[in-house]
Amino acid sequence: MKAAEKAYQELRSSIIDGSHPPGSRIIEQEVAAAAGVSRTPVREALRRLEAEGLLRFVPNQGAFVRSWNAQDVEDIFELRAMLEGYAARLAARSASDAQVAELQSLAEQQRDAARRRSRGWLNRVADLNARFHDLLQEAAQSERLAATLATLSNLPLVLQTFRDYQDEDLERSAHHHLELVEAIKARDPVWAESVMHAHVMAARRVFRTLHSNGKD
Amino acid sequence: MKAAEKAYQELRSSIIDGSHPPGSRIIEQEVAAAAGVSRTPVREALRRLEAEGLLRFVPNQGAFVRSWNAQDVEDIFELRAMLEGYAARLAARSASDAQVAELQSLAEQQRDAARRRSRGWLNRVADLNARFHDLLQEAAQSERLAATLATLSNLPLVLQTFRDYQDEDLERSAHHHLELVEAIKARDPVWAESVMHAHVMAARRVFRTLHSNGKD
DNA sequence: TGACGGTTAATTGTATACAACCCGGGGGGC
DNA sequence: GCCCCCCGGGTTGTATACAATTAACCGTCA
Repeated sequence: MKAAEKAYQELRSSIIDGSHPPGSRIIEQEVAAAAGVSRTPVREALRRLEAEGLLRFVPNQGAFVRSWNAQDVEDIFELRAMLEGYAARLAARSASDAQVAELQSLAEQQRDAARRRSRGWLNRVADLNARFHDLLQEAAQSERLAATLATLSNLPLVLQTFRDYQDEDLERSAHHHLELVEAIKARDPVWAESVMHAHVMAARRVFRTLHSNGKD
Repeated sequence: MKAAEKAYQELRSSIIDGSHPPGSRIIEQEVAAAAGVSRTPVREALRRLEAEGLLRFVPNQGAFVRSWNAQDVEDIFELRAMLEGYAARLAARSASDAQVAELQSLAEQQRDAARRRSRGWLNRVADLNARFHDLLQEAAQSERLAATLATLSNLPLVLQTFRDYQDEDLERSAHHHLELVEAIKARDPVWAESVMHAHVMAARRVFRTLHSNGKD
């Protein structure tokens, strides 16, 4: 793997897993040492992460892990609802039969994993969920859309919310995915978009109730 | 100005004005020489432009000016319609009185400039249009939204379409802006969003008719 | 004691040097 | 004559050295 890519991956995952909490400062030298590369590729990785909205640059002070307020959270979910909805719309038009089958398989696996609750089920469900959304974006066949969505869907905010789902939330999520597959099978763009919109709005609701009576 | 910023500005404008046509390769050394800086800040500028969707990187081959197909164009307008619509929605909620007044002023100036056709009116209209959209985004008060929209609104595609507007298109554009101001004054988010959506859809129509019976 | 200023250490920003890699041209083999 | 391989120029990718800027510490003075 290229040095810049390595630095990017390492820093990114350490932001997402919380090793670098929001607001904390990123020292180029430390990242470089951790990844075993020089500062040059690290700086490129930092710029990429800035573009993705994970970092914030202050001139002559470097990079800080981006934090979000209530408005940011609202925006992120609102934008995701629109963009993932659009992705679903496109997928309903142009997904291949193989992709539809794969989507159905992922949705069914997710439903079963959430029901069975065998060891490590939570990580498994989160992984299946991520793969479902990724595959849907791929089926939408829009580089521009994928690039835009990447900056909204790969946030700690989004990736970790899953861990706080209640039983009914998990069930609803699985149902949404299954319904989406049906809508795509039926080649019904409007139906697909509507389901996806509801899917994200439901996720926003979970997040809101979690963070309204709590910290910050 | 910082070297990286300088390189970014120079390269960016030379892409937008067509000096570097779509598909052409960008040589780091040339950009560095043109901007009077070294290759290091140039590489950062290239990464930024990649994140904004103006460039495409091929490993070990460097950067190429991004080109678009019909699907890309559709996506860009579709995404802009959704996102700028959302911006209008937010602006209707939280624009200050001063911002509303400024928006109105800009819209009226644009209308008058398009009517009078005094010297340099086209550039003037394009500038007023850009300032209107920028101010609207500012009034929306969403960093995340602004960042996402920046990668969609600052494309050659969008910025140059204006030059091809017919009289009726220019008039409609000015009317949309004036109506938007009314909707925001009335603090009516749904109205504002609808008008903006129509505004972008109208722009898409102009672009479609221009490029359907022509090149690529 | 508290505020101000200078000095220094740490960090970012930039330039330069070097290594890795790609691509095209020329020569040799079949 | 055609194909393959090797090599050299050019470009990207990375490391290191140096300049510019910041922030903090410490001492001095009111």
